[in-house]
Amino acid sequence: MTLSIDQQLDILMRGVEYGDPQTYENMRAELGERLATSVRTGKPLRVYCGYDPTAPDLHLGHTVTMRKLRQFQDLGHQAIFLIGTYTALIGDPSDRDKARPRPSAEQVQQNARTYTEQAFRILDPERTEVRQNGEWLSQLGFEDLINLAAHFTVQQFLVRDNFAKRYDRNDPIWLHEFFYALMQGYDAVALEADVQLGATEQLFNLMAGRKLQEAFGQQPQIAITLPILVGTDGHIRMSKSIGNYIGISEPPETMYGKTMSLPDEAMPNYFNLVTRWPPGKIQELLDAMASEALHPMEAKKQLAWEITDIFYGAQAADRAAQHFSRVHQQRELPKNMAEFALVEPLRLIDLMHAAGVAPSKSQARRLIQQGGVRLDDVMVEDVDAIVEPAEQVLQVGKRRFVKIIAN
RNA sequence: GGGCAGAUACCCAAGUGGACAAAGGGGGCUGACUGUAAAUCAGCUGGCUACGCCUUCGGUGGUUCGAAUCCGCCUCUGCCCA
Repeated sequence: MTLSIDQQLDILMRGVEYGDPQTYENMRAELGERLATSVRTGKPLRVYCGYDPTAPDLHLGHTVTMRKLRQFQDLGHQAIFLIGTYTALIGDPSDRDKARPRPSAEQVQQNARTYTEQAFRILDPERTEVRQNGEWLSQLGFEDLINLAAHFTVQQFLVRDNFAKRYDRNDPIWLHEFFYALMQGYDAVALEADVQLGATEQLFNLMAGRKLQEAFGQQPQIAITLPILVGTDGHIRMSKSIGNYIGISEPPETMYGKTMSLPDEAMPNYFNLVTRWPPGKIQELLDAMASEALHPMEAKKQLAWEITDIFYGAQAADRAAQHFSRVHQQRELPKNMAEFALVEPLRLIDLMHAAGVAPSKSQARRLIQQGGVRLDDVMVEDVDAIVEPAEQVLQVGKRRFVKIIAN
């Protein structure tokens, strides 16, 4: 069964946003032509998206573009999972003023490894090429850089919203930040990409790729940008460094629980960007909630189940759902908890610190003072309490549990 | 290169010789309320061998009984001029 070009376009352009209807029309038309060429020549399109390995784990935010890559793959095209080893080394300056501690080359390589492993939880290995942009970016000389830079004006950069704001505020804008678009654009040249994916804020960089490809005598890539996934706070873009992320390698219970803790308003964003649901089903859910036929919590449970199912399968999703209703709704103990072996009596404060449920003993002390610590469901009131080595459950806050074992 | 203004805890931002572990806001955490959340309310938010002690206000060296606060040098940022 082969889909028509229009049917393919409907799938591939679903959810794509540019903030400008004309751009959408242009890109859709260009993609249509490119798909037609691909059919004619039998050559799959080369579709890439880049990810900077600044943290060890991929999170749901990364999967938005990865799922789009997967759609291209399912239609027979070649995905390129580009790891920004070179860009990561320089340190992503996009959130400005402090030279964030740059990861070492080893860290970057290690992150690149885990990225790759995790990537195949979404991508089809048969149609994926994994590349690192250090391959070509490290080879460029100063003259090459000048040639790349000569295609852009400073004004073009300064109209970008993020630069414009910082410029107005007199926040530093580092010269090398301008290189970012050049590097990313050159990736497209080096990969001879037909399509590049990115978040909407990346549009400028993707367009830089088009410009450079033309300069290098290539047909400019089609730029496909997808909305940004907000983090668990419901407002800010999901990011590891902000801490509002749901990692795709986190345990099912955590994945489910974190999803449930999303503010209701964030649900449509998630429905559209991280579920496999067809638009019809999403609309039904939204309508049902609007008419109060469906409780938002029930909708969110479906969302949490769906997300967990994507990464761990239905069984794990069921388990996570049970865990959630047990621990968070009925306030009972979880079925599985971390264990901590105790040999001799120990101050609770020291125990909490040692068991990793409090980052410092001072914090442990405060948690006790605030009534946030329970032993076998009895609130501890004595800051200097001693814990005897007997089997019991230590609970800190609502969701941290440790089973104490006598040893 | 010259002039001016800055650098404070996770972030923003007060403080300009002792009452400063450092106001206020954001964020985070705990508790109440809930639908798990959000919103709201209350508390907490450097560390420790803990009613006391130790470390922190860009770096360093001074002045002083005493410095985030004063002085010298250094590093970095912004603005104006060239």
